Amino acid sequence: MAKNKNTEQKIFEAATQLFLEKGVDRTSVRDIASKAGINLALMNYYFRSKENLFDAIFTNLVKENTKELLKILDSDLPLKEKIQKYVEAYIGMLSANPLLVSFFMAIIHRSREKITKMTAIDHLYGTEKFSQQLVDEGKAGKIRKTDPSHFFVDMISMITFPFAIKPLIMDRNEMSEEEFAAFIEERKEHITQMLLKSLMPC
Amino acid sequence: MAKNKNTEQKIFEAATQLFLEKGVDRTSVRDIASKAGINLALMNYYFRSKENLFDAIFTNLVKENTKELLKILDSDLPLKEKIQKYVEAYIGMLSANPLLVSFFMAIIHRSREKITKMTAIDHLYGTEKFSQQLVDEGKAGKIRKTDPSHFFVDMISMITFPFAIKPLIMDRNEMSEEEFAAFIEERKEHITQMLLKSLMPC
DNA sequence: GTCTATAAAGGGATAGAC
DNA sequence: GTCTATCCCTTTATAGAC
Repeated sequence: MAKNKNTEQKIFEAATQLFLEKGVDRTSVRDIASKAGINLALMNYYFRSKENLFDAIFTNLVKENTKELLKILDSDLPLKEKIQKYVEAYIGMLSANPLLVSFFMAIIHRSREKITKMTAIDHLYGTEKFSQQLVDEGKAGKIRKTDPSHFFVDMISMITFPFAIKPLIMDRNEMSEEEFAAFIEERKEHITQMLLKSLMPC
Repeated sequence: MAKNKNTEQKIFEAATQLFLEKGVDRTSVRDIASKAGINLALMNYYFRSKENLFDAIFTNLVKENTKELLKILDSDLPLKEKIQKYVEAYIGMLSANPLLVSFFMAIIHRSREKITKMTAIDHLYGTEKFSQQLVDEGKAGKIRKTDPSHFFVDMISMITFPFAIKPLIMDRNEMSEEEFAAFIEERKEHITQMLLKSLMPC
Protein backbone atom coordinates (compact mmCIF):
# COMPACT_ATOMS: atom_id res chain seq x y z
CA MET A 1 0.00 0.00 0.00
CA ALA A 2 1.30 3.41 -0.95
CA LYS A 3 2.20 5.70 1.92
CA ASN A 4 0.73 8.82 0.37
CA LYS A 5 -2.82 7.76 1.11
CA ASN A 6 -4.73 8.26 4.27
CA THR A 7 -5.67 5.31 6.41
CA GLU A 8 -9.30 5.26 5.40
CA GLN A 9 -8.35 5.04 1.73
CA LYS A 10 -5.83 2.30 2.42
CA ILE A 11 -8.43 0.17 4.19
CA PHE A 12 -10.98 0.86 1.50
CA GLU A 13 -8.70 -0.08 -1.35
CA ALA A 14 -7.27 -3.17 0.32
CA ALA A 15 -10.77 -4.43 1.12
CA THR A 16 -12.01 -3.69 -2.39
CA GLN A 17 -9.28 -5.77 -3.91
CA LEU A 18 -9.75 -8.65 -1.47
CA PHE A 19 -13.53 -8.68 -1.82
CA LEU A 20 -13.20 -8.79 -5.60
CA GLU A 21 -10.67 -11.60 -5.51
CA LYS A 22 -11.70 -13.81 -2.60
CA GLY A 23 -15.26 -12.76 -1.94
CA VAL A 24 -16.63 -10.92 1.09
CA ASP A 25 -17.25 -13.99 3.22
CA ARG A 26 -13.83 -15.47 2.60
CA THR A 27 -12.03 -12.26 3.48
CA SER A 28 -11.45 -11.59 7.17
CA VAL A 29 -10.95 -8.23 8.77
CA ARG A 30 -7.46 -9.43 9.65
CA ASP A 31 -6.76 -10.03 5.94
CA ILE A 32 -7.84 -6.49 5.18
CA ALA A 33 -5.78 -4.93 7.96
CA SER A 34 -2.74 -6.90 6.92
CA LYS A 35 -3.02 -5.91 3.26
CA ALA A 36 -3.64 -2.28 4.19
CA GLY A 37 -0.64 -2.31 6.54
CA ILE A 38 -2.62 -1.34 9.60
CA ASN A 39 -4.18 -3.16 12.55
CA LEU A 40 -7.67 -4.53 12.64
CA ALA A 41 -9.01 -2.07 15.22
CA LEU A 42 -8.77 0.69 12.65
CA MET A 43 -11.27 -0.95 10.35
CA ASN A 44 -13.89 -0.58 13.08
CA TYR A 45 -12.75 2.94 13.84
CA TYR A 46 -13.35 4.07 10.25
CA PHE A 47 -16.17 1.83 9.09
CA ARG A 48 -17.88 0.58 12.28
CA SER A 49 -18.26 -2.96 10.92
CA LYS A 50 -17.18 -5.23 8.09
CA GLU A 51 -20.68 -5.27 6.65
CA ASN A 52 -20.74 -1.50 6.65
CA LEU A 53 -17.43 -1.42 4.84
CA PHE A 54 -18.82 -3.85 2.32
CA ASP A 55 -21.85 -1.62 1.69
CA ALA A 56 -19.59 1.35 1.03
CA ILE A 57 -17.38 -0.64 -1.32
CA PHE A 58 -20.29 -2.09 -3.24
CA THR A 59 -21.86 1.32 -3.73
CA ASN A 60 -18.59 2.81 -4.83
CA LEU A 61 -17.83 0.01 -7.30
CA VAL A 62 -21.21 0.34 -8.95
CA LYS A 63 -21.20 4.10 -9.15
CA GLU A 64 -17.62 4.45 -10.37
CA ASN A 65 -17.99 1.90 -13.13
CA THR A 66 -21.43 2.78 -14.46
CA LYS A 67 -21.05 6.54 -14.77
CA GLU A 68 -20.01 6.51 -18.42
CA LEU A 69 -22.55 3.86 -19.32
CA LEU A 70 -25.47 5.82 -17.93
CA LYS A 71 -24.28 8.92 -19.75
CA ILE A 72 -24.50 7.02 -23.02
CA LEU A 73 -27.94 5.59 -22.31
CA ASP A 74 -29.27 9.01 -21.33
CA SER A 75 -27.69 10.84 -24.25
CA ASP A 76 -29.43 12.11 -27.37
CA LEU A 77 -27.54 9.80 -29.68
CA PRO A 78 -29.57 8.07 -32.37
CA LEU A 79 -30.67 4.59 -31.31
CA LYS A 80 -28.32 2.46 -33.35
CA GLU A 81 -25.31 4.55 -32.57
CA LYS A 82 -26.25 4.52 -28.91
CA ILE A 83 -26.38 0.73 -28.88
CA GLN A 84 -23.03 0.47 -30.57
CA LYS A 85 -21.41 2.94 -28.16
CA TYR A 86 -22.98 1.30 -25.12
CA VAL A 87 -21.84 -2.20 -26.03
CA GLU A 88 -18.35 -0.98 -26.74
CA ALA A 89 -18.07 1.07 -23.56
CA TYR A 90 -19.54 -1.65 -21.36
CA ILE A 91 -17.24 -4.35 -22.67
CA GLY A 92 -14.31 -1.98 -22.48
CA MET A 93 -15.06 -1.24 -18.83
CA LEU A 94 -15.42 -4.92 -17.95
CA SER A 95 -12.22 -5.84 -19.75
CA ALA A 96 -10.45 -3.38 -17.48
CA ASN A 97 -12.15 -4.91 -14.41
CA PRO A 98 -12.45 -8.56 -15.26
CA LEU A 99 -13.69 -9.72 -11.84
CA LEU A 100 -16.48 -7.20 -11.55
CA VAL A 101 -19.31 -9.26 -13.04
CA SER A 102 -18.41 -12.39 -11.14
CA PHE A 103 -18.23 -10.38 -7.93
CA PHE A 104 -21.63 -8.78 -8.54
CA MET A 105 -23.19 -12.12 -9.28
CA ALA A 106 -21.82 -13.50 -6.03
CA ILE A 107 -23.14 -10.46 -4.17
CA ILE A 108 -26.61 -10.80 -5.66
CA HIS A 109 -26.69 -14.36 -4.35
CA ARG A 110 -25.23 -13.41 -1.00
CA SER A 111 -27.29 -10.27 -0.41
CA ARG A 112 -30.56 -10.98 -2.23
CA GLU A 113 -32.61 -9.51 0.59
CA LYS A 114 -30.98 -6.14 0.88
CA ILE A 115 -29.67 -5.55 -2.61
CA THR A 116 -32.79 -3.89 -3.94
CA LYS A 117 -32.67 -1.51 -0.99
CA MET A 118 -29.18 -0.35 -1.88
CA THR A 119 -29.68 2.76 -3.95
CA ALA A 120 -26.61 2.05 -6.05
CA ILE A 121 -28.46 -0.53 -8.08
CA ASP A 122 -30.34 2.32 -9.74
CA HIS A 123 -27.12 2.73 -11.69
CA LEU A 124 -27.08 -0.86 -12.88
CA TYR A 125 -30.36 -0.96 -14.64
CA GLY A 126 -31.27 2.44 -16.00
CA THR A 127 -33.47 2.26 -19.02
CA GLU A 128 -36.10 4.99 -18.95
CA LYS A 129 -34.95 7.18 -21.82
CA PHE A 130 -33.54 4.26 -23.75
CA SER A 131 -36.77 2.29 -23.41
CA GLN A 132 -38.78 5.23 -24.64
CA GLN A 133 -36.49 5.57 -27.62
CA LEU A 134 -37.08 1.92 -28.52
CA VAL A 135 -40.83 2.26 -28.21
CA ASP A 136 -40.91 5.51 -30.19
CA GLU A 137 -38.88 4.17 -33.08
CA GLY A 138 -41.00 1.05 -33.10
CA LYS A 139 -44.19 3.12 -33.42
CA ALA A 140 -42.58 5.26 -36.12
CA GLY A 141 -41.82 2.11 -38.08
CA LYS A 142 -38.08 2.75 -38.07
CA ILE A 143 -37.42 -0.54 -36.31
CA ARG A 144 -39.42 -3.64 -35.63
CA LYS A 145 -41.75 -3.22 -32.66
CA THR A 146 -39.58 -4.22 -29.72
CA ASP A 147 -40.25 -4.90 -26.05
CA PRO A 148 -37.67 -2.76 -24.24
CA SER A 149 -37.52 -5.03 -21.18
CA HIS A 150 -36.48 -8.02 -23.24
CA PHE A 151 -34.16 -6.00 -25.42
CA PHE A 152 -32.33 -4.50 -22.47
CA VAL A 153 -32.00 -7.88 -20.77
CA ASP A 154 -30.70 -9.42 -24.00
CA MET A 155 -28.15 -6.67 -24.32
CA ILE A 156 -26.71 -6.82 -20.81
CA SER A 157 -26.86 -10.62 -20.82
CA MET A 158 -24.69 -10.95 -23.90
CA ILE A 159 -22.33 -8.22 -22.72
CA THR A 160 -21.76 -9.29 -19.14
CA PHE A 161 -22.41 -13.01 -18.82
CA PRO A 162 -19.24 -14.19 -20.58
CA PHE A 163 -17.20 -12.44 -17.89
CA ALA A 164 -19.08 -14.32 -15.19
CA ILE A 165 -18.26 -17.68 -16.75
CA LYS A 166 -14.78 -16.76 -17.93
CA PRO A 167 -13.07 -19.80 -16.31
CA LEU A 168 -15.49 -22.14 -18.09
CA ILE A 169 -15.11 -20.47 -21.48
CA MET A 170 -11.33 -20.49 -21.20
CA ASP A 171 -11.21 -24.09 -20.09
CA ARG A 172 -13.66 -25.53 -22.61
CA ASN A 173 -12.20 -23.61 -25.55
CA GLU A 174 -8.63 -24.07 -24.35
CA MET A 175 -8.03 -20.35 -24.40
CA SER A 176 -5.12 -18.41 -22.93
CA GLU A 177 -5.74 -15.07 -21.23
CA GLU A 178 -4.84 -13.33 -24.49
CA GLU A 179 -7.20 -15.47 -26.49
CA PHE A 180 -10.00 -14.79 -24.07
CA ALA A 181 -9.31 -11.07 -24.33
CA ALA A 182 -9.47 -11.37 -28.13
CA PHE A 183 -12.71 -13.34 -27.90
CA ILE A 184 -14.23 -10.60 -25.76
CA GLU A 185 -12.96 -7.93 -28.12
CA GLU A 186 -14.70 -9.71 -31.01
CA ARG A 187 -17.93 -9.58 -29.07
CA LYS A 188 -18.13 -5.78 -29.30
CA GLU A 189 -18.92 -6.00 -32.99
CA HIS A 190 -20.68 -9.35 -32.71
CA ILE A 191 -23.20 -8.26 -30.07
CA THR A 192 -23.85 -4.93 -31.77
CA GLN A 193 -24.67 -6.69 -35.05
CA MET A 194 -26.82 -9.24 -33.28
CA LEU A 195 -28.85 -6.53 -31.54
CA LEU A 196 -29.20 -4.31 -34.60
CA LYS A 197 -30.26 -7.27 -36.71
CA SER A 198 -32.98 -8.11 -34.22
CA LEU A 199 -34.35 -4.59 -34.68
CA MET A 200 -34.52 -4.82 -38.46
CA PRO A 201 -38.06 -5.10 -39.82
CA CYS A 202 -37.20 -7.73 -42.48
CA MET B 1 -37.03 -33.80 6.94
CA ALA B 2 -38.93 -36.95 6.08
CA LYS B 3 -38.16 -39.97 8.21
CA ASN B 4 -38.13 -42.43 5.36
CA LYS B 5 -34.71 -41.34 4.15
CA ASN B 6 -31.39 -42.50 5.35
CA THR B 7 -29.13 -40.16 7.23
CA GLU B 8 -26.76 -39.54 4.37
CA GLN B 9 -29.63 -38.45 2.13
CA LYS B 10 -31.05 -36.21 4.85
CA ILE B 11 -27.72 -34.42 5.27
CA PHE B 12 -27.25 -34.15 1.52
CA GLU B 13 -30.67 -32.69 0.89
CA ALA B 14 -30.61 -30.28 3.82
CA ALA B 15 -27.20 -28.99 2.75
CA THR B 16 -28.27 -28.66 -0.87
CA GLN B 17 -31.19 -26.49 0.08
CA LEU B 18 -29.17 -24.33 2.47
CA PHE B 19 -26.29 -23.87 0.02
CA LEU B 20 -28.73 -22.80 -2.68
CA GLU B 21 -30.48 -20.35 -0.40
CA LYS B 22 -27.78 -18.91 1.83
CA GLY B 23 -24.58 -19.78 0.01
CA VAL B 24 -21.89 -22.22 1.06
CA ASP B 25 -19.92 -19.80 3.19
CA ARG B 26 -22.93 -18.51 5.06
CA THR B 27 -24.15 -21.98 5.90
CA SER B 28 -22.56 -23.67 8.92
CA VAL B 29 -22.37 -27.37 9.58
CA ARG B 30 -24.61 -26.69 12.56
CA ASP B 31 -27.24 -25.23 10.23
CA ILE B 32 -27.08 -28.34 8.10
CA ALA B 33 -27.28 -30.73 11.05
CA SER B 34 -30.17 -28.82 12.51
CA LYS B 35 -32.14 -28.79 9.26
CA ALA B 36 -31.41 -32.47 8.68
CA GLY B 37 -32.49 -33.31 12.21
CA ILE B 38 -29.20 -34.87 13.21
CA ASN B 39 -26.09 -33.74 15.08
CA LEU B 40 -23.07 -32.15 13.48
CA ALA B 41 -20.70 -35.06 14.06
CA LEU B 42 -22.62 -37.09 11.50
CA MET B 43 -21.76 -34.70 8.68
CA ASN B 44 -18.08 -35.57 9.17
CA TYR B 45 -18.87 -39.23 9.50
CA TYR B 46 -20.56 -39.34 6.10
CA PHE B 47 -18.74 -36.64 4.14
CA ARG B 48 -15.41 -36.13 5.95
CA SER B 49 -15.58 -32.32 5.61
CA LYS B 50 -17.90 -29.51 4.64
CA GLU B 51 -15.87 -28.78 1.52
CA ASN B 52 -16.15 -32.40 0.48
CA LEU B 53 -19.90 -32.28 0.98
CA PHE B 54 -20.01 -29.15 -1.14
CA ASP B 55 -18.10 -30.87 -3.96
CA ALA B 56 -20.57 -33.74 -3.94
CA ILE B 57 -23.55 -31.40 -3.95
CA PHE B 58 -22.18 -29.24 -6.73
CA THR B 59 -21.48 -32.25 -8.92
CA ASN B 60 -24.91 -33.67 -8.27
CA LEU B 61 -26.70 -30.39 -8.99
CA VAL B 62 -24.93 -29.97 -12.30
CA LYS B 63 -25.39 -33.54 -13.47
CA GLU B 64 -29.03 -33.85 -12.44
CA ASN B 65 -30.09 -30.63 -14.09
CA THR B 66 -28.14 -30.82 -17.35
CA LYS B 67 -28.96 -34.39 -18.35
CA GLU B 68 -31.89 -33.48 -20.59
CA LEU B 69 -30.12 -30.46 -22.04
CA LEU B 70 -27.12 -32.47 -23.16
CA LYS B 71 -29.40 -35.05 -24.70
CA ILE B 72 -30.95 -32.35 -26.86
CA LEU B 73 -27.61 -30.85 -27.92
CA ASP B 74 -26.25 -34.28 -28.83
CA SER B 75 -29.39 -35.39 -30.65
CA ASP B 76 -29.88 -35.63 -34.41
CA LEU B 77 -32.54 -32.96 -34.49
CA PRO B 78 -32.31 -30.40 -37.29
CA LEU B 79 -30.49 -27.25 -36.16
CA LYS B 80 -33.41 -24.87 -35.81
CA GLU B 81 -35.58 -27.35 -34.03
CA LYS B 82 -32.71 -28.20 -31.74
CA ILE B 83 -32.24 -24.57 -30.78
CA GLN B 84 -35.92 -24.16 -30.08
CA LYS B 85 -36.06 -27.32 -27.96
CA TYR B 86 -32.90 -26.42 -26.06
CA VAL B 87 -34.04 -22.91 -25.17
CA GLU B 88 -37.39 -24.20 -24.05
CA ALA B 89 -35.98 -27.05 -21.98
CA TYR B 90 -33.27 -24.89 -20.40
CA ILE B 91 -35.66 -22.14 -19.36
CA GLY B 92 -38.13 -24.74 -18.15
CA MET B 93 -35.49 -26.35 -15.97
CA LEU B 94 -34.36 -23.03 -14.51
CA SER B 95 -37.93 -21.93 -13.81
CA ALA B 96 -38.27 -25.05 -11.71
CA ASN B 97 -34.98 -24.27 -9.90
CA PRO B 98 -34.91 -20.50 -9.75
CA LEU B 99 -31.84 -20.20 -7.52
CA LEU B 100 -29.62 -22.46 -9.58
CA VAL B 101 -28.00 -19.84 -11.81
CA SER B 102 -27.36 -17.40 -8.99
CA PHE B 103 -25.84 -20.21 -6.94
CA PHE B 104 -23.56 -21.29 -9.80
CA MET B 105 -22.43 -17.74 -10.38
CA ALA B 106 -21.55 -17.41 -6.70
CA ILE B 107 -19.67 -20.71 -6.85
CA ILE B 108 -17.69 -19.67 -9.90
CA HIS B 109 -16.55 -16.61 -7.99
CA ARG B 110 -15.88 -18.56 -4.81
CA SER B 111 -14.15 -21.54 -6.38
CA ARG B 112 -12.47 -20.08 -9.47
CA GLU B 113 -9.32 -22.08 -8.89
CA LYS B 114 -10.76 -25.54 -8.63
CA ILE B 115 -13.89 -25.27 -10.72
CA THR B 116 -12.28 -26.24 -13.99
CA LYS B 117 -10.87 -29.32 -12.29
CA MET B 118 -14.31 -30.50 -11.27
CA THR B 119 -15.38 -32.89 -13.98
CA ALA B 120 -19.02 -31.91 -13.62
CA ILE B 121 -18.46 -28.73 -15.59
CA ASP B 122 -18.15 -30.86 -18.72
CA HIS B 123 -21.91 -31.02 -18.48
CA LEU B 124 -22.32 -27.27 -18.41
CA TYR B 125 -20.65 -26.40 -21.63
CA GLY B 126 -20.99 -29.23 -24.11
CA THR B 127 -20.94 -28.04 -27.67
CA GLU B 128 -18.99 -30.46 -29.85
CA LYS B 129 -21.77 -31.91 -31.98
CA PHE B 130 -23.78 -28.71 -31.89
CA SER B 131 -20.78 -26.63 -32.97
CA GLN B 132 -20.12 -28.95 -35.85
CA GLN B 133 -23.71 -28.67 -36.93
CA LEU B 134 -23.45 -24.88 -36.99
CA VAL B 135 -20.24 -24.97 -39.00
CA ASP B 136 -21.61 -27.53 -41.44
CA GLU B 137 -24.80 -25.66 -42.15
CA GLY B 138 -22.82 -22.48 -42.55
CA LYS B 139 -20.60 -24.10 -45.17
CA ALA B 140 -23.63 -25.58 -46.91
CA GLY B 141 -25.13 -22.09 -47.14
CA LYS B 142 -28.21 -23.04 -45.18
CA ILE B 143 -27.45 -20.41 -42.54
CA ARG B 144 -25.18 -17.44 -42.35
CA LYS B 145 -21.59 -18.45 -41.50
CA THR B 146 -21.58 -18.45 -37.71
CA ASP B 147 -18.86 -18.71 -35.08
CA PRO B 148 -20.11 -21.48 -32.78
CA SER B 149 -18.26 -20.13 -29.72
CA HIS B 150 -20.04 -16.81 -29.91
CA PHE B 151 -23.35 -18.37 -30.79
CA PHE B 152 -23.26 -20.75 -27.86
CA VAL B 153 -22.28 -17.98 -25.45
CA ASP B 154 -25.07 -15.76 -26.78
CA MET B 155 -27.53 -18.54 -26.29
CA ILE B 156 -26.69 -19.46 -22.73
CA SER B 157 -26.24 -15.79 -21.79
CA MET B 158 -29.74 -14.84 -22.85
CA ILE B 159 -31.21 -17.98 -21.30
CA THR B 160 -29.51 -17.97 -17.92
CA PHE B 161 -28.47 -14.41 -17.05
CA PRO B 162 -31.97 -13.09 -16.27
CA PHE B 163 -32.23 -15.67 -13.48
CA ALA B 164 -28.99 -14.42 -11.98
CA ILE B 165 -30.26 -10.85 -11.82
CA LYS B 166 -33.85 -11.73 -10.97
CA PRO B 167 -34.03 -9.38 -7.93
CA LEU B 168 -32.89 -6.45 -10.07
CA ILE B 169 -35.31 -7.18 -12.91
CA MET B 170 -38.22 -7.57 -10.51
CA ASP B 171 -37.35 -4.40 -8.62
CA ARG B 172 -36.70 -2.15 -11.61
CA ASN B 173 -39.74 -3.32 -13.53
CA GLU B 174 -41.91 -3.51 -10.41
CA MET B 175 -42.76 -7.14 -11.11
CA SER B 176 -44.44 -9.64 -8.82
CA GLU B 177 -43.25 -13.24 -8.76
CA GLU B 178 -46.00 -14.11 -11.21
CA GLU B 179 -45.05 -11.32 -13.56
CA PHE B 180 -41.44 -12.38 -13.48
CA ALA B 181 -42.49 -15.95 -14.29
CA ALA B 182 -44.50 -14.63 -17.22
CA PHE B 183 -41.57 -12.52 -18.40
CA ILE B 184 -39.35 -15.58 -18.34
CA GLU B 185 -41.97 -17.62 -20.14
CA GLU B 186 -42.06 -15.01 -22.90
CA ARG B 187 -38.33 -15.37 -23.30
CA LYS B 188 -38.63 -18.94 -24.60
CA GLU B 189 -40.11 -17.66 -27.85
CA HIS B 190 -38.22 -14.37 -27.79
CA ILE B 191 -34.75 -15.90 -27.47
CA THR B 192 -35.49 -18.59 -30.04
CA GLN B 193 -36.56 -15.96 -32.58
CA MET B 194 -33.56 -13.80 -31.79
CA LEU B 195 -31.16 -16.68 -32.32
CA LEU B 196 -32.82 -17.96 -35.48
CA LYS B 197 -32.92 -14.48 -36.94
CA SER B 198 -29.20 -14.09 -36.35
CA LEU B 199 -28.66 -17.22 -38.43
CA MET B 200 -30.67 -15.98 -41.39
CA PRO B 201 -28.56 -15.05 -44.42
CA CYS B 202 -30.65 -11.93 -45.27
C1' DG C 1 -24.38 -45.57 13.19
C1' DT C 2 -25.41 -41.95 16.42
C1' DC C 3 -24.64 -39.29 20.22
C1' DT C 4 -22.38 -35.64 23.76
C1' DA C 5 -18.59 -33.13 24.86
C1' DT C 6 -14.75 -30.69 23.61
C1' DA C 7 -10.69 -29.40 21.23
C1' DA C 8 -8.41 -25.94 18.37
C1' DA C 9 -8.63 -22.26 15.44
C1' DG C 10 -10.53 -18.23 13.54
C1' DG C 11 -14.03 -14.86 13.31
C1' DG C 12 -15.75 -9.72 14.40
C1' DA C 13 -15.60 -6.26 17.60
C1' DT C 14 -14.03 -3.39 21.68
C1' DA C 15 -11.38 -1.46 25.85
C1' DG C 16 -8.07 1.31 27.08
C1' DA C 17 -3.20 2.98 26.74
C1' DC C 18 -0.52 6.19 24.17
C1' DG D 1 -5.65 8.57 15.08
C1' DT D 2 -3.27 4.36 16.06
C1' DC D 3 -1.86 0.69 18.70
C1' DT D 4 -1.87 -3.91 21.71
C1' DA D 5 -4.37 -6.96 24.18
C1' DT D 6 -8.33 -9.32 24.79
C1' DC D 7 -13.21 -10.57 24.89
C1' DC D 8 -16.58 -13.46 23.31
C1' DC D 9 -18.67 -15.95 19.97
C1' DT D 10 -18.84 -19.21 16.11
C1' DT D 11 -16.59 -22.17 13.25
C1' DT D 12 -14.98 -26.96 11.66
C1' DA D 13 -13.54 -31.14 13.15
C1' DT D 14 -12.62 -35.02 16.33
C1' DA D 15 -12.53 -38.12 20.56
C1' DG D 16 -14.75 -41.37 22.82
C1' DA D 17 -19.03 -43.28 25.06
C1' DC D 18 -23.05 -45.89 23.85
